[in-house]
Amino acid sequence: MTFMAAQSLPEQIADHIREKIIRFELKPGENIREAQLATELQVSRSPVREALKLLEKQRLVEQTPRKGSKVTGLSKEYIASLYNITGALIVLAAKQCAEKSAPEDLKKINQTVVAAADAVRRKDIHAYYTAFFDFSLSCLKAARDPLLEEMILDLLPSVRRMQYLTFTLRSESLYENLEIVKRGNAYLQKGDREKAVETVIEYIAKEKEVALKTLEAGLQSISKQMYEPAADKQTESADQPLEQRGLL
Amino acid sequence: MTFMAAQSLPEQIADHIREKIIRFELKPGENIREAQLATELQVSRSPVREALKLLEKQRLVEQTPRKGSKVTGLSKEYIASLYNITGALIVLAAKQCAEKSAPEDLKKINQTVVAAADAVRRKDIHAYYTAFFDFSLSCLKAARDPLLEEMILDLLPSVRRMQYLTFTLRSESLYENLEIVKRGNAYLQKGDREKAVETVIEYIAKEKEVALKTLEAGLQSISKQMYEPAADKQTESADQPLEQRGLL
DNA sequence: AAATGGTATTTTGTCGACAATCGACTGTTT
DNA sequence: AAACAGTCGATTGTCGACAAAATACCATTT
Repeated sequence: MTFMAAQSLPEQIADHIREKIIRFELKPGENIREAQLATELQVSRSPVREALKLLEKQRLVEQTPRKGSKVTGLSKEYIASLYNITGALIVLAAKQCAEKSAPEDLKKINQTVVAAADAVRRKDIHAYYTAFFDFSLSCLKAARDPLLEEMILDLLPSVRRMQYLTFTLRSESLYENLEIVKRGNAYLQKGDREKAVETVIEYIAKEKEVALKTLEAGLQSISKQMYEPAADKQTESADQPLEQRGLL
Repeated sequence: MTFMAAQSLPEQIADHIREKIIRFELKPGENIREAQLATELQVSRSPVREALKLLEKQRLVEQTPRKGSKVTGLSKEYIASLYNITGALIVLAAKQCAEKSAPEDLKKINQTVVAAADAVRRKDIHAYYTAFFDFSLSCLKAARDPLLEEMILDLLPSVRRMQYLTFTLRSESLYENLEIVKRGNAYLQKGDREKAVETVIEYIAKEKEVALKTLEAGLQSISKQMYEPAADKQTESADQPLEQRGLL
């Protein structure tokens, strides 16, 4: 048995807000008021502030001194960037995983793939996602690179927000998804690093496509203001006036 | 003229601590006490806490709930990881820079290279570093990817800490360094993306080598406790007992 | 002397109050 | 009516005090 340290109050608060952001209950670009959250959650502003800093590290909120926090906006460029970056890091992890994984790692990874296959057979979408998450995590662990692990884990919530958007599109292609995972795992178990990494690259490219397609076509009509709400009056007096706007 | 927003108090404090960490006045692994810093800087603990959160985002300090903050430790594995990750991101930036840079970007970049060459001719090391920094920043801007820019900029202080260590080794190879930059720039101006990116990869690999070599050989004897000081009593009760230790 | 248990001290976490800043509103002037 | 200045309300920033937790210390026991 391995014991978890109890979550601190700021972490719990961060969890709460994070979930709201991922589910678009807090919309991209929306302002976040500390006081409101504090009264809502029956705590003082201090832990809320800490929670927001945590979420900033995960790029789910953006803080501007003296102006407050807002939910990170979604734009085509931002999403492309997010997937490029996450992808580059995951590829790095995949390389190290393929290189350094011990027999017990491979065994663990294989188990998760079996579980995933089983979930698909039972058409249990939730179980599939759990298994897939375990699979990813096992690979990440096998890379034995704590810093890389942290950085990827930090970006994950932002990716999850996109996955929430693309959920309907994605759930149809579960089989396809599983096939890729199985193929990657096969290469990994066989010790064919090149092919394994290639498969990861292929997978990520696909994810990125789905995300961009969803944003462009699908949801634009459904709820336009969902991801470009604030329209922001652009009355910035200071500092790089144009460049930073991309991800608002 | 482009105006800068005045730095907030936490940012100023973060600057102060950051400099101390980079100069090894605060040693890797060393505990940071909020109260001490607060009295030292004549402020209350609140802005100090925010500053520490900022530094955590830059991976210069590690915070554990209820246990406080410590300066991120240096180990061979950690440094290798830092350079791998930063490298991967920079390569991404280089690709985008080579792809998307407009004529005015290229011109700006070229100017910085001229400045760098001039600095080397005058043997002005400081000017060279400024020019090189401008060069890097210009390339980064030319990539037009705010998220990527932020992530790289966040990692930069950690890299700078290493560069502080390797300064003596590095200053001898200024010419060599400049040559690579000139070569990369030439490819970039010519529009040869492949070669430009290759040059970046070569440069990063070299940096990583220097950093690792410095750590292994040179400074181990000079001031051993500089980067593995606390020896930590390993009396952790909870949570992944082994994995996380890599970067302490 | 080693291990255990309990107490004291130090350090981090949370709170409410106050100060400084920002943004919106309103009224004035041209 | 448009532009500007000044004022007011709302929001973030900073502070000092207190609560909770972790660590260090010491005594007691075996």
